[in-house]
Amino acid sequence: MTKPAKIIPPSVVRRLTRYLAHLQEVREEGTEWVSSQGIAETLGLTSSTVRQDLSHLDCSGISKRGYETGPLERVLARVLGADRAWRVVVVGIGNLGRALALHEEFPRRGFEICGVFDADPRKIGKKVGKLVVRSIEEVPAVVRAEKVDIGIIAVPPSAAQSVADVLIEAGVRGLLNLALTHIVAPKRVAVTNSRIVAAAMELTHAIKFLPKESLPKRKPGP
Amino acid sequence: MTKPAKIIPPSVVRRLTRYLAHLQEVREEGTEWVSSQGIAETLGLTSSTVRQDLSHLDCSGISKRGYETGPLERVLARVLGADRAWRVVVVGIGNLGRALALHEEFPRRGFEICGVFDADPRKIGKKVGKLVVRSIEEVPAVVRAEKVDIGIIAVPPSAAQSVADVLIEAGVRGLLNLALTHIVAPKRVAVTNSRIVAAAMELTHAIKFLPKESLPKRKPGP
DNA sequence: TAGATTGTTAATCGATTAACAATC
DNA sequence: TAGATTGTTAATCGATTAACAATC
Repeated sequence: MTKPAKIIPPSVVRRLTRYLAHLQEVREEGTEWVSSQGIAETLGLTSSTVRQDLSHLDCSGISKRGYETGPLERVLARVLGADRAWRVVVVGIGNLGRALALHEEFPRRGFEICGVFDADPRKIGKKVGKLVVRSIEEVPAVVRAEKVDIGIIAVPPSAAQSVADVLIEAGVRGLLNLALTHIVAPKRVAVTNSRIVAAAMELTHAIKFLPKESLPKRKPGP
Repeated sequence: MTKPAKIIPPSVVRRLTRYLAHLQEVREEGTEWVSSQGIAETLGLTSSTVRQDLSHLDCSGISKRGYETGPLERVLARVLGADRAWRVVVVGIGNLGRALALHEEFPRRGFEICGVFDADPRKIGKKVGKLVVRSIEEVPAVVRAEKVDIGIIAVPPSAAQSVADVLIEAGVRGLLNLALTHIVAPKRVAVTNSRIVAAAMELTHAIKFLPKESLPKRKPGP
């Protein structure tokens, strides 16, 4: 519907990431058109929500056919920043940090891991994939030299804010926080959180309050 | 404010996990009382939101002093299901699945990993911590024998739904989905998503639309 | 007591859904 | 053409914030 880039609400952005993933999937299968109804059904939404969301984008559908997958994917990729490479460092090489530094999905989606850091001297010098773990003290130099855009914070909660401060001071523009702690950053630095343990706790809450176990099915008596 | 357990909105549950983490932190430092204002400040919220959220809980504060950290932590733990152990299996032992199976934070918070599975024959038989990777075909037997509550889905998107179906059929009560795909489950099974790559894309979007780089500070001229 | 902080109600704000004219 | 689907407006729903009496 051809609207110029304006602020998109976070609730919408969250769904846009899912639309992009969906588009990439169906496009690989050769699908050329999708409808708001089709997207909604596979993603568990209403078609109204999908059309509202897409109306934030510079794209238009066609009555009776829907949206062309190619252009829609490109528009989504552009607005989400998935149309270019991003330079990333990972700070904190525990199990989680290591996994992220090695996660194949990141390079596939344009995130280039170009440095891994830890505070623990026993880890410094060890290899993670092709990268060597360096001291956190080297973060500023590397961020500047390698023009790093994003810092991933995978340290324990107690260290998260101080690591964030180092990354911010060094000049990153965004932080992906995996620690279960709130991080304070100036407005010029974007922060998103992805807390797996918190998600697990949301799940256990949901399980406790699940609708009563539906009774084992029985044919209703005559 | 002593309200009996009722349905708590998801937006509130998400914050409750943060309150619990915060409470545990400050309690370790010996703090015995917190105020809604105090919580709000350290978590980047308003005190009004905090009080509204806590009003869903069976707890009460005291004018002028706030909330006692001990009881509040216990109530939060109970409502979030953090007051008991949960049996968990991880399906998909790529980098991410492996990291989660080894993540120290899980056992510390009551999640007992009691099985790890993969479809790749080359991975089957390998060890992950103390556990041996088994074939996905063994999932139903293990889930039943070990009374598994929760399945963590760490497989590629294309396999996510079929793994979910196996877990559901085997009788898990909750799924933690790490795949970038929507998962369909019956109402009796809870699902939460934690998609790190999606969070990274939200971040790159935010970076692109960051408020204009504030100009280097200068004293305003006379 | 005076002042701070709760619990709760009412007001605002934002997000989702419904509805429908426009259109291919 | 008839029917399906968009784009958009209006209605509903839910979440956040403001305000304030109650109270310790």
